[in-house]
Order: sequence, then C-alpha cells, then structure tokens
Amino acid sequence: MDQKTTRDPAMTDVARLAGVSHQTVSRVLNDHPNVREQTRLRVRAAIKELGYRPNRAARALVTGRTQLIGVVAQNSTLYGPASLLSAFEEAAGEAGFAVSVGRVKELDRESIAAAVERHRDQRVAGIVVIAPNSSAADALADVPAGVPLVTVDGDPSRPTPLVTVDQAAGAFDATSHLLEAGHQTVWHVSGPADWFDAAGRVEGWRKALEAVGAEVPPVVTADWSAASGYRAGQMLSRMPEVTAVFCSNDHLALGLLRALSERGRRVPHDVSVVGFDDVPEAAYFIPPLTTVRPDFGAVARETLGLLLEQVSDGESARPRRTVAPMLVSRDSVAPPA
Amino acid sequence: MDQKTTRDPAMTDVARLAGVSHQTVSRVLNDHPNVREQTRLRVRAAIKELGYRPNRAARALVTGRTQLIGVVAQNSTLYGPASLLSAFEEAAGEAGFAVSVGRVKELDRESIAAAVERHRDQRVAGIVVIAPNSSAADALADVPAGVPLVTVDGDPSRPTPLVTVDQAAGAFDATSHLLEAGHQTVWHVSGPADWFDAAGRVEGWRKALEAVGAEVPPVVTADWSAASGYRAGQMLSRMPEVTAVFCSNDHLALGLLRALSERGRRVPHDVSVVGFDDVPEAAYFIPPLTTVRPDFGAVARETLGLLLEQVSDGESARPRRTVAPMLVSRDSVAPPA
DNA sequence: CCGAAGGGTGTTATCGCTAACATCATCGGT
DNA sequence: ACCGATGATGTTAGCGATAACACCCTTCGG
Repeated sequence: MDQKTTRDPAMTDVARLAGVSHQTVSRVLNDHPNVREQTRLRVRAAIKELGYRPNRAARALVTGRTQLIGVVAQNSTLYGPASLLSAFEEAAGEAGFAVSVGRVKELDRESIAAAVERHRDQRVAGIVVIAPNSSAADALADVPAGVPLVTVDGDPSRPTPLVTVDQAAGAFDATSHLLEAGHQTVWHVSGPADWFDAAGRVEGWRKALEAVGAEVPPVVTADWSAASGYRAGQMLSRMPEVTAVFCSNDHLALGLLRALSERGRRVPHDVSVVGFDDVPEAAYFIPPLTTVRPDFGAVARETLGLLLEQVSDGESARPRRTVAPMLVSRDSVAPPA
Repeated sequence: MDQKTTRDPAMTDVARLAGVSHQTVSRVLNDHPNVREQTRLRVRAAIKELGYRPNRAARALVTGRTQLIGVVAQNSTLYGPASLLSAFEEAAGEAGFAVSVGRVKELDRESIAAAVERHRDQRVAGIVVIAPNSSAADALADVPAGVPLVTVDGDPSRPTPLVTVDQAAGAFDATSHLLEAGHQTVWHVSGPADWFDAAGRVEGWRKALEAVGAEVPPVVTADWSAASGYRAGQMLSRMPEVTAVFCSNDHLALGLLRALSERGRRVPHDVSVVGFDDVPEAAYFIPPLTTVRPDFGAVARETLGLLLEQVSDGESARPRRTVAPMLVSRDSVAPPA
C-alpha cells in the first residue's frame, strides 16, 4: 500500500533524485552563480519530475522575509479605489508577490489600526493603505514605524511615502480645456471635502481659473454619487450664466447631465461638462463625456516600486510619487452658445 | 549599545519571562485545556509585556497548514463580482483568515490555471474561484484535486462545490411582480449568453411566464453595459406592445430607461422596468428602479463555510448552496396604461 | 613546481513553532 | 497504603528551507 498521505516532495527528495545535496538544490532555486551548468540542469529535471514546489513557510522562517504584501482598503465599490486595488493586485502578482487584502468597513482609526495589526501578524513584507480621506490618513499616525508602508491616494501634506494621481494637474487640464473653448468661467461640483482627491481637484480647478484671471464661482460640494450630482444639477441648470461645469467624478457628471436634460439645457450646446475618472460607461453617456483618465496601472506600479525600495533599502530617495492623468476628449464640450 | 536589530520576541522569550517552558506558552496560545489558570494568566501577561506575536511561518511549517485563502477573480470592476470579492474578504477576515487575491486578465483556461498554481505555491488552505462564465468554468477542469476549492457564481450544472445567488428565483420574482401588476407579458434584456448569471435569469423569467401561460417573447441579448441596454432600449421603445421589461442587471436598465425617455415613453406609466443587482445608484435612477437585491454577504459567508468544511473534513455534505435574493420595490413598475 | 585564489559542492546549525512522549504530583478507589 | 488515572508541565525531535563554513579540485602567476 501507499503511504497514507504521500507528503509533498521536499528539497531533500529532489536532492536525492538529482544525486546532489539539498543545498545545491537550494542554490539552483535561488540562481546562485556557483553551480555547474550540468548540475543545474539535472536538478531542474528532478524538480520537474517530482513536481516539487518550495515551501514558502520554511523559507520565510529562515530568512525572516515574506513574499506577501498587505493592502488595507475600504469595503466599497467606488470606481477609483476598486480600480486601484485591482491594478495593484495585478502588478504585485506579476512581480511575484502575493497580495493579502484586509477590508475595513469604515476608514476610522480603530478599524485601520486593526487591519494593519492583522497584516503585521502575517509578517507581510510591506503594507499599502488606500487612505483617500482625512480620517484614514489620521489613522496612519498610529502605525508603528518599522513596517514598510505606502499610502495611496492619501494626504499629500503628510511626509509619509505616498503615491497618488496628480489630481490638481488633471483638474487644471479639464478646467483649462473648458476655458479654451471660450467659456468665461467654469463651475465645479466637488466630491466630499474630506477626500484628498476632491480637494486636489478643487485646487487644480481654482488655479486654472486664476491663471487666466477668470472669476472663481462658489464650489458646489456633493458626495461622489450620481444622486448628488443630480441635485447639484437641479440647481445649476436654473442658472443661465452657467455654461461650463467641471465635475469631480463621472458619476456626479452623470447626475448633472440628467438634471440638465430635464430642464431642456442641451449638452454641449448650452452647457459644457467635464468629468473625472473615465469610468467604462463614460463613453456611452448622453452625450459621451469628456473626462480625465487616471492611469491606475501606473499608480499601482509606482506604489509597488516604492514599497519594494523601502523593503530593501529601509527607505526611498523619492518617497512621493505622482502620476499625471490624461484628458479624454469626447462630445460634452463646445464653445458657449 | 543595543543589538543592531533587536529581533522580534519568540516563544522562548515569553517562556523565560513567565517562568515556564515554551511548550506551555504554545498551549496557552492554542487554548489547550490542560493549563492551570494561574499559569495561563502569567503567560498572557508575558505575551502582552513583550508584544509577542506568533510566527505564522514557523507554525505553518510544522503543521503543514496555512491560514490563507486564495481567491481567483477577474480584473474587472463589474458590480457583482467586485461586491462579492469585497464581501468575501470581509467575511474571511472576521474568521481569522487572510485572503490572497490573484487577479486574472481574462477568464481563460491558461490564466486561471496559472493563478491557481500561484496560490498552490503559497500553500493556501483553500481556493475560491469567481467563475461567472463558461470559459472560467471550463478552466476549472484543469485544477488538480486535493486542494479544497469552491466556485462562486459558477456553472450550476457541474458537480463542483458551488455557491451562487439563486438567479432563477430572483428573475422569477421580478417577472411575476410585473405580471401581477397586470402586464400581458414581460420582455427580457439579457446579459451575455455564456454567463451563468445571465442564463439563470433567463430561465427564471421564462418559468414565470410559462407559469401563467403568458407568451414568451424573444430574448434580447446584450452585454452587461449601460450602452448595450441603451441599444436594446432603442429597439424596444419603438414597439408599442412592449409594456414591461426585465433587465438582467441595473446598468442595462439604466441604458434602457434613457432610451425610453428619449422616445417619450414614460416609466412606469407607459413601460414598467425591473433590474437586477440593486447597485447603489439604483435608488436614484429616474424613476427609482425596482430591482432584485442579491445578498453578497450571505454568499460570502456560505462560500467561506463550504470551503472550511472541505478543509477540515475533506468534503462537504452540502456542496452546493444557493442564496435567495430579494425583490426591492421602487417606482419603475405600474399597471399597463 | 608550488601556493594562492576561487569555483563547485557538501555538512552542520538554525529559524520558531507543534507533536509526541516523558515526568511528576495529586487523587480517588480498594 | 498502594496503584492506576488524570492533570500540569517539561524535554526532545522534527517541519523544510537558508546561512555559514569546510572541503575538495582546478587554474594560474611567480
């Protein structure tokens, strides 16, 4: 009879089959230079024959290092954070790292601290926190030093390692695009004030207006939902002097578009609109929405790079990185009537 | 001077401080019964004082078990799969498991097999595959037995352990709701034919019609996007005999609503519409959408439970579970004019 | 022709934990 | 008063890898 549960082959099994010591197998696995080519091939063949796979736990035990990256993210399906997470998982996977996701219901101090602790229990090599608003950023103050940690979408005014989309640049471009079309000024429907993305977009919008000496209208603050964009639109659509609106994301723009259309204000003929995010549906809005596309893949890669620098060097020469977004021009912008 | 990098405290450090052997510390950690209460307290105090945390790698090495669950999911931000994943991460976290996500660009055989292999390299305790269409389900045939594996949203006709929303029941309810409002029949805009969710909803819709002897109109097949819902709507809105439409998801319904409104067909006065998913925006559509809400949290919990049964028992008594969704009634359904 | 340098390989210790067994009181039953 | 059962604890042996060092055998400069 067979052994009851034939255990997985270990390094010594490979070594025996290849006629070498287990240390040589280890060397082959880790690409050490001092192994004869012929030996290397023999070991490789044995590995393949046995279907051997290295035991990560054993390796982690002796090296003290893990190939795991912990991510802390909110339990939400907002397009931006969800895309970021997904892109990061892909990037990390390609680099040979596993990603352990710790979801958090609320972005408060306590929840985030708990999630970070869970990751430290797992002895992750590094932690990424998606901290898009101020309460999340505050919570990071509690995190003890010593764990490589990168914040994504976090507070640009803090000194922690950070990667983020250049919100201000994107907003600047969007606003300038509207001004260049001939509009006197541009109104802005903003996301929640405590979100850094929203704040950065307000800043870029304001700078673009100031750069050409345009009047700066009051900010209309909303949340990120289409519903609140609709409510903002109900107000703005009553104001004939509003000919151009920059919305802090595409869902707001969607709500706005609907409100405008209900009031009989045509887009882009009467009012021009620009969004932010380039959600997959944006090209199918009515009219197709001109918007700003962040490169989540680039953010993910920068984040990973920054984290790995910290893991190996202890810190990084460039601990803050910013990824420029791109204006995507569709049919929701035209010169004023 | 201090030691250069004072290493993390290990079990023996705790043991020394508490004046016991490391094995006793281990027993306290694992809640073994045979430890005197007083000793237990002393050990706990020592653990706290040193800030000791068990080394999972060492534990995994000796037990051969890991507290990690691997998930294979597509790199998409579709509402259903994204919500499911998020809910699962939360549920697993609460149960003390870490979740490692392996993203896959396409749901083809090769990508899925590669993602599964990466997880096996990590020696995960079990694997969850979100396999919502037939190519993903096919790929699972390649997965060697011996790894606990649960499919979510997968092929109901296969014998593999599976958890899924009861699509047919939800669709049956949605359709019946429209019929009970007095409509002669109900049209259906379906998701992609190779998606099990879409197929299940078609089935439920058909059964509801047949149950009352209503005529079964041809299925309008689309993808999951608002754009394709809009195209379907352009066609259906021209047909005066269409008074009720069940859409396979809310985004399709959104597109349909817009097409109907452009043609001057009022919802729900002229046409009633029901969606599926209950996306967060659904309550703010115009009109607020009656839809079917799947309980992703329940799916996640069932999935976890089923997986853990397999991990401990090798298999499960009830390897297929189904979670009933709930009809959410809003303002998009009325009796025919 | 010899010793140093270095490539290729093996041997041994070690990481931090759990499993298995050993040890020693304590205790109740006869 | 003796004995086995049971509870509380300690001791020892791995788990499967890497690190550090030891040991050959070439090769090459003087």
